Amino acid sequence: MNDHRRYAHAIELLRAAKLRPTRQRMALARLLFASGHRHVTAETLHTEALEAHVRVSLATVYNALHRFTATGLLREVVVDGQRSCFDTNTTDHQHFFIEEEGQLQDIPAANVQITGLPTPPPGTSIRRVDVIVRVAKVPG
Amino acid sequence: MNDHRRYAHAIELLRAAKLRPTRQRMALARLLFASGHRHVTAETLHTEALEAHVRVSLATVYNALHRFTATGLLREVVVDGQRSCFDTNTTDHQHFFIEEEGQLQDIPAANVQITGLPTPPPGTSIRRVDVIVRVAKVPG
DNA sequence: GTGTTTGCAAAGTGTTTGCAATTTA
DNA sequence: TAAATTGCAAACACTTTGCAAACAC
Repeated sequence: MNDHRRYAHAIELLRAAKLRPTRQRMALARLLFASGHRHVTAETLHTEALEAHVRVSLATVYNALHRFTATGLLREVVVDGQRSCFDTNTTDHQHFFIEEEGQLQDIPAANVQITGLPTPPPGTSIRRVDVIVRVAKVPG
Repeated sequence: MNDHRRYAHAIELLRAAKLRPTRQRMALARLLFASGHRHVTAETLHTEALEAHVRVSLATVYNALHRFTATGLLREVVVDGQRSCFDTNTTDHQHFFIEEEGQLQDIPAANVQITGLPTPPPGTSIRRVDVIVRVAKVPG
């Protein structure tokens, strides 16, 4: 994706989400949605922005990640209690989590079938089923 | 379970885990493993201990929870980025998570079948598959 | 006695917040 | 110009750590 397309794509996403296309949000959206799907934390995205010479505060990165999540541009993935992880793939899918690296990898939902779930507790309904396949590196 | 059995059970668990049965660990083990399975956070267990007139510091509760987890007496469940949750049920099973309450509920593994998982990333092997069924309260 | 565990208070980590200054529509 | 957004620094919630005193074996 070239610069112009990236820009057009970013502004379109922000418009659709009814978020003002500020310089900071545009830059973050371009980093996030340039190509392919990504998993980021506030810290990694902030670092990436600074490396791309985008002046943006960490607080604004947090703010943007939450707004993007609230408007469906991102999805939050809970894998460890330490840091929040955000995924640009908002479609139904699951994750591998490589413990040593703290790295996520998507598993297409099409592959995975979950059967035999009991009915949810009385007075509740299922909002989402999260599957985290925790993997560890093996010698060799 | 009566007091004597609770005591015997706790000391047996600690011995098996090769942890010294200190007053604090004994008290926490009795609270945790008295009957049925439980989900606790450091905070809830600490509060419970104080209510039972057991003098124990929060730091020691954290310490105990981690030692218990490392020795297989407990299992950690990652459901939200805020706090660590520990489960006395260390057998293979899954969870309902009631979002409004932050409450966990076990799903027996026997029920649940997961099929179609792709092979794990090269050089890794599956350590565990965590399923969190996130449910929300519905009106009525 | 020797090594382990505890408790405290301090430090640490990741995240949120209050608010004045800036930017967007 | 009215409303939204930013950046900073302070506050926050949860967790870990350093270390002297207490404890278990």
